[in-house]
Amino acid sequence: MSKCDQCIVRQLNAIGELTKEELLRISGCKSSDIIKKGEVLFNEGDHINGVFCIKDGVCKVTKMSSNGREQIIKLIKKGDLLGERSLISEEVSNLKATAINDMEVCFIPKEEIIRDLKSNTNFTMSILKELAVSLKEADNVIVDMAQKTVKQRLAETLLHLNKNHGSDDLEKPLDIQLSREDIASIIGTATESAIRLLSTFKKEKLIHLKGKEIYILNPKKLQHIAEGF
Amino acid sequence: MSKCDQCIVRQLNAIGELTKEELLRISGCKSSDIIKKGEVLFNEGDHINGVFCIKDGVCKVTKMSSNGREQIIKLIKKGDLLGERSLISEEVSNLKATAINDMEVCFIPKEEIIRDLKSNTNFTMSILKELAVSLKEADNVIVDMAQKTVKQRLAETLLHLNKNHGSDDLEKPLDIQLSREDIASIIGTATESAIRLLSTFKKEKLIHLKGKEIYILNPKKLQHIAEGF
DNA sequence: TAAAAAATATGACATTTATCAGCTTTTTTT
DNA sequence: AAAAAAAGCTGATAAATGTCATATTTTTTA
Repeated sequence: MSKCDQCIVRQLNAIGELTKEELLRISGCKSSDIIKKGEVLFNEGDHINGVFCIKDGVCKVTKMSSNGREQIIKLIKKGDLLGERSLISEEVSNLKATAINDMEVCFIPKEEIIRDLKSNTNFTMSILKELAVSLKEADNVIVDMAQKTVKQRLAETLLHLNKNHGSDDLEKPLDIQLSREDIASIIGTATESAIRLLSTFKKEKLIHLKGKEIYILNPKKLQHIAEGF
Repeated sequence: MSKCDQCIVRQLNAIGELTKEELLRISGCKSSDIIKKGEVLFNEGDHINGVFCIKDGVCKVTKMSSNGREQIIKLIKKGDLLGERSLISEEVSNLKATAINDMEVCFIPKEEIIRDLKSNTNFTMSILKELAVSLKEADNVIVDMAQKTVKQRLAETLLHLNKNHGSDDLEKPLDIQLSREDIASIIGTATESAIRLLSTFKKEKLIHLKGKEIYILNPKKLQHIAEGF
């Protein structure tokens, strides 16, 4: 069993606020898992009973609408925590999480997190701050969904992916492979519409497509489009 | 200056978790204000430097999109706290708050809240829970905005208003008066589209309109529409 | 109270987006 | 490697929604 106090990922989230002793305790009770691409970490309505700490890989967090279509709410990557919200509000999960590629995750049981939340103020404040940031981001998504066109949202999404999953090298593709259906599900449109607009962007040399690989060629122009020009 | 420990509103939010001593201290440093309809509590980009506790009235919390249109993110009413998110993430406000009708609010300075957050675990956990609930609600809004039609969203919004601002008496109108523009800004559509759909709902006897007063006549059917039928 | 301004309402039309159908390419299975 | 399945792509068309123009009603101001 790997030790949390030697894990680099810890520095990327609230776990980094735990003391050496607390980390040692967590190390002893956490489990490590390999999740294969396409596997489901948890479903809507599941009792999660703990928090996932993502060591590697990406998963999509989705919610089914009453129309029967899945909406991707966000992408979770290395260093992120997953499941804190449900744990805190003591409810079953309102979301579903599915691996986009092979993942390495640790799972920390609920009681251990609660224990530290009650005793370690720095940890609690850090979790609080993470939720506050998530809430701000959610507000931004609401405005975009409500006010922007599909084209604007696609441009926005591509920039977002470039920021969070892009390599430093402009010659390299995004470090995440999404299906066209996934992309459509992020921007909230029909798969065909997403494909059509990707083709348009490609023709306009804003991006380059090679199968599922996406190269961001002109982020400046994409930004311009995202803002409504 | 009114005393927090005698305020009923306190029971409706995290302030209720404060001890008698803490409440007494807060009473001494808070300010009470009357905000007239249409007045702005704070703007996007403002340093709020504290938390508003809503004693009475309703305000809309909005964000301007890059397209230049304001989107209503949520409505805040009696008993709600306002401004905690920005306080926690130590940022300027990402949102603007405007009174929908005359309001009575208390303002508690940042330092006092931070002090209690650091010393009173129950208070912190309660704030944490409030943020967690807000985040879940935001996720729901994202899915609705992304996947539902304007008609579905209007039905949803009317039910939401009925739940949060409806009187028990079915014969009475909603206890909140929004302009058509505000309604459009909640569901994320053009004012004309909102007006048109309201007229349709009226013709179908789902609602009754009398100026700005809205009577919800058939919540069951509205629910049906909201779900896509 | 009259005049002006703002909000509400509706029609005509343009634009955006979804849906359906059919085809091609890629991936998976046998 | 061949067959089957899934994913990707494109065109045609329908449906939803936005925009503009204009009339009416309500509210505010003078």
